[in-house]
Amino acid sequence: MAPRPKTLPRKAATQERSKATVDAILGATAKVLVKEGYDRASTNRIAEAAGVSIGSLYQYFPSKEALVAALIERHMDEMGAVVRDSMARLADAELEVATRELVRMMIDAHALDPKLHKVLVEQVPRVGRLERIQDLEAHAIALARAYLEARRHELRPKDLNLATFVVVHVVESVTHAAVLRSPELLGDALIGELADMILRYLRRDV
Amino acid sequence: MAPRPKTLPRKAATQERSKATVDAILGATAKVLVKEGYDRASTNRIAEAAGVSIGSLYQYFPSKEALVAALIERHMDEMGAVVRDSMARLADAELEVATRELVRMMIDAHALDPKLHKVLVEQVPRVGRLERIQDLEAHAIALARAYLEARRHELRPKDLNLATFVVVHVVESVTHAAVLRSPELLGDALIGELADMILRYLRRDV
Amino acid sequence: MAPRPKTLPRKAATQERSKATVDAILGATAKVLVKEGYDRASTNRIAEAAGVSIGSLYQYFPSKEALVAALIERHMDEMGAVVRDSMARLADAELEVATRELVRMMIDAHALDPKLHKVLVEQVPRVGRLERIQDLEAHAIALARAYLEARRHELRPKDLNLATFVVVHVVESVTHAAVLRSPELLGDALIGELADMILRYLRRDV
Amino acid sequence: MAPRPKTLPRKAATQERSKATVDAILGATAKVLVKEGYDRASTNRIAEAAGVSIGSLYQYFPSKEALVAALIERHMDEMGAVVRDSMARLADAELEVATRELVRMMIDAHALDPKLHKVLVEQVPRVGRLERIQDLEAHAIALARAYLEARRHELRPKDLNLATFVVVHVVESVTHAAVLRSPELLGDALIGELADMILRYLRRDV
DNA sequence: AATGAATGAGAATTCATTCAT
DNA sequence: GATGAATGAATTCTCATTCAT
Repeated sequence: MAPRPKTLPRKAATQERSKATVDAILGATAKVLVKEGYDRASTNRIAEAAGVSIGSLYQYFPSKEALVAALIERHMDEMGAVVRDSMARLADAELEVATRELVRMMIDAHALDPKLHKVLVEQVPRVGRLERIQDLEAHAIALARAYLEARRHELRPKDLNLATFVVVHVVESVTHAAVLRSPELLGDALIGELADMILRYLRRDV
Repeated sequence: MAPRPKTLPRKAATQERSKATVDAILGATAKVLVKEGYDRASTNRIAEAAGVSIGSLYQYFPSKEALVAALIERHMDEMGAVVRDSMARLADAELEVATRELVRMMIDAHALDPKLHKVLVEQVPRVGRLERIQDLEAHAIALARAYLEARRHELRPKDLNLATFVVVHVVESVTHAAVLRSPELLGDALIGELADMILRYLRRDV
Repeated sequence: MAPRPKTLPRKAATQERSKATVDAILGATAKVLVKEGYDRASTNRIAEAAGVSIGSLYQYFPSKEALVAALIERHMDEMGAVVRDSMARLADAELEVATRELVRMMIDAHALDPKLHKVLVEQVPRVGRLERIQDLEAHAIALARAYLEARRHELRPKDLNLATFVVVHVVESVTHAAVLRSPELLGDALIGELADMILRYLRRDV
Repeated sequence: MAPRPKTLPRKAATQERSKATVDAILGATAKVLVKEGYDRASTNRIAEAAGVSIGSLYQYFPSKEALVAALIERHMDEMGAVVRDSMARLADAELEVATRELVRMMIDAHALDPKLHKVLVEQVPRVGRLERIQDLEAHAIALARAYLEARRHELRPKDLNLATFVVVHVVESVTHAAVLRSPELLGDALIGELADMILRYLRRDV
């Protein structure tokens, strides 16, 4: 129906404008979610916070669920980037260094936007395609598993699957709990204790 | 005041009727919460599932929040009973035994009604007096702290506060994650690994 | 079914007890109505305030409307008594005395329970048999009319029907307004002005 | 902000549509209030009578109270216009003319929509910002007070504050009573009697 | 594409009234 | 007669979503 814009720049401009709108909407979603909680975060409120009409919001996201899913996607991509970066850098590091960095990295990842993380994890219904969280975890486990495999000779545990699960979940769970509930504990002392624990668990007895 | 009925049976009957209604409502709340999720769990649906009129529900619980709070209270009482029983029994046990039992107990506690636990923890907004979860945790930490204090001479970590936090959260967090997300991992192997990890962390080097 | 009480005293006692219950309920109705307003005055709240079960309330009053109607009846009886007493005493009084007393009496009548009067007049829906207020007014008009008729030779207005309407409503309306909205104005000054006005209106010019 | 539509017609159309909806809702509110009384006037019934969805009603009026308040505002604006117009015209009129016109005007003002006026005055709870009625009265009293002050030399009463209160309330109260309860009495005869009464009260004896 | 007015199903909650005990 | 648990229709209000302009 409507003729396409004739100039390439214009098109690009339009695309950029779309991108800006999408970003504004996602940003507003995060803001409202954190400020009001999931239940009080209505699409109308989000549209208003984004400075966009409710009609435009639905132009870009066909439902509230899609909107929240996109936000989760974005948040998980950001956390995932931190995780992948760190793991890539540590692939050749020595066990002790790698362990300490793993713990620190997990804290960093959770610290990206802890309030949003909390709402996403605690309040958003786990329905539809909102399962990205699991994916990230699976990925991290796979990477950790490969790392441990390569150093099997240094390690005490026989069942590396189980050991990996335990290590990754210990770090993830405790970090998660600390970030959400006792942020005052975050610091080098906690990192040290967790790393100690893991190293003592992993290292072959001498 | 209104005169009390004179016969015990009659009074008991009345009380029992009320109690049965309250139990039916709480039971239905748990059921609907698990089946439909927090958002879709309307008070009308709950009343219907309880085989009770919506009016009766509001006779006993002045708001939806109060209803969920009561359910949390009940659930936490049940978990708390498991925790307290076990901890009392372990107060004099040797470190290794106590550790293994701690892990097993935590799994048992989470296994009481894992699906309900999951909904309660993941979806229910943390408002009002829904903070019972923290209380339970604080209580467990205090007990564990006292236990470790009594055995300080056997232990390696200097800062017992931090060590207690780490131990309790490792057990709680990993158990939680396993129960909710990877129930197939639950078993003696996991208990063994966790206990090993903790013991290696706690024990003074020989 | 149930055998009637055999002794007369007992029956009387019962009747008295009934009367006390009815009074308690009506008193509680007035209290709750004044405190909470008509809309928030639920039958359950009233029963509770009366120290009586909701079932008992419905034993004596078949509906909320009947309950409020009975309260209006009682209140109007009280106001009516004041009006009738005064009017009987004034039947033979001289015009000036009668006028001043009429004004004072009307203020007294409204002052019996001004807050209840206000709620009854301003908030209670005028449905069913709640029309007692009109009756009282009609009665007062008839008495006043008769009084003026007997003194027609002293009076200026020709149409005594109209004159009576005006006089009674002037007194009633201004009193009502003053009691409900400007109680600080009530006093001898106001009485004097109103009486002056009426006397100047009624008296034949000399 | 969102860019404004460029054509005036389009913009006007949008505004008109909103305005029409608001008007329809207020009109329906008046209608339902008169027909059903305050208690039975539910927001759903009003929306239906307005031919508008309940959602639209709440888009414009955030609560039932706000809705009724807006209707009161509208009604009082209409009455206020009548009062102000008339009083402005009478500012320089002679006492007798002014008095007769005051009475006639008050009847006109009450006759604008007597049934609505009755419901608003008799049934609507006096809460929130529904106090416009008092304002109107205060305004009228101030105007009347100024008028009497300017003619003080013609007048008998010493205390003009009290005299103004009495005059305004006599007119207002009797008019109110006549319009609501005895509309058949409204007419030149009543106006004449009231004006006579007031003039005899106000005029200095000759 | 954008706008925002309109929609209406559905949610929480209240309250007059009934009735088994 | 008294009790108070139970009832459920009705009410206020929210919010995801649609669609005419």
